[in-house]
Amino acid sequence: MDFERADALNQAIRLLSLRHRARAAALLAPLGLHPGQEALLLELDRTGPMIQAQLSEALGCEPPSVTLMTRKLEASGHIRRKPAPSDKRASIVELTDSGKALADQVKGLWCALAEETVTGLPAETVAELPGILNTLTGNVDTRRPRHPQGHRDDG
Amino acid sequence: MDFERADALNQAIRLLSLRHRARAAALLAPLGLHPGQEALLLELDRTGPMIQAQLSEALGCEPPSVTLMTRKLEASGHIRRKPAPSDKRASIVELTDSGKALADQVKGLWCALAEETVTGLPAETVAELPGILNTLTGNVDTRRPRHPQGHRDDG
DNA sequence: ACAGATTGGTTATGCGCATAACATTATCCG
DNA sequence: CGGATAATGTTATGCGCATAACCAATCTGT
Repeated sequence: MDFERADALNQAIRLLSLRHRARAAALLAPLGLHPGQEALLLELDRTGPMIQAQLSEALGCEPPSVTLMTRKLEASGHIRRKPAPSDKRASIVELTDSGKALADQVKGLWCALAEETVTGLPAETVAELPGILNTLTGNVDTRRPRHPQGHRDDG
Repeated sequence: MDFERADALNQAIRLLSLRHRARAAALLAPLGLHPGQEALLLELDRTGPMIQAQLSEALGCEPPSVTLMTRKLEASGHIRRKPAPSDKRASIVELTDSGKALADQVKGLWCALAEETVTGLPAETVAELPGILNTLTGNVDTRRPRHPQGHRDDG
């Protein structure tokens, strides 16, 4: 691929990251949340109590990041940690009542953000978008075992 | 939009950001660069010497971020700052020879990253991708003047 | 010409994310 | 059983990014 096209793509991804995150930050600020924290709340709301290692996997970020994020959300009273009964190393993380209420508010913002994000795109493109983005993500994901699809011989 | 679809989209954008950045970090590390710095080098390579305010605009990040990034790239010898002749406040930033050499190396990596990223997508989707992503970015961009399509009361 | 607003840049601080080094507990296996 | 290995989590540190507060220089209007 020539550099111009490559740069257009990489730059577009970088800018989308920055702007989408900034917009999320603006929406979440009134709730006292920073971008990234909402993902943790939504994951707990969706899946229920879980240990940090599972959170790390679900959120796609490293254990030390989870340690710090959970610490801050615990300090602000939205989540709670308790020792896992069958594993003295692990901490089970769960939403508090305030955390559940907050997650519900986040859901509303999330819908608004998604609608705002895809404004002006044809419906069929919108329908395909998550799949396309997930393909891109899978292609550069070094955490997950890359599924061996016919393609091979990658340096 | 229902929450599931909204979450799928927002989550997909978040994950793409994380993984694409992580992959970029892995590719740039051998050059001694951190993700984000390559954008600054490429912009200087493309446009030539410019002041920090222009860099801030081009990179889509805030002036304090530019201050810190330029300071580090200057410390590592890849860029140089000199006072602007006609404005005693401004600093003109330009690539050093080592910075130019580095930018060329980054171009190669950038092509490889873009190809890797779009692996498995049909060519026509790849062709549309930058446009689609830029539309998404524009939709959530609070920095740029939002083009006035219809009037509505923003609370 | 001068006061006020605007622009360019920096410092201080905080968050999300990363890696490296480490302690603790679980598990695997000879 | 016991020692090696793996898994869970934390601390330390560093970068990119943000906002808030601030200084210095430029521009504007009267």
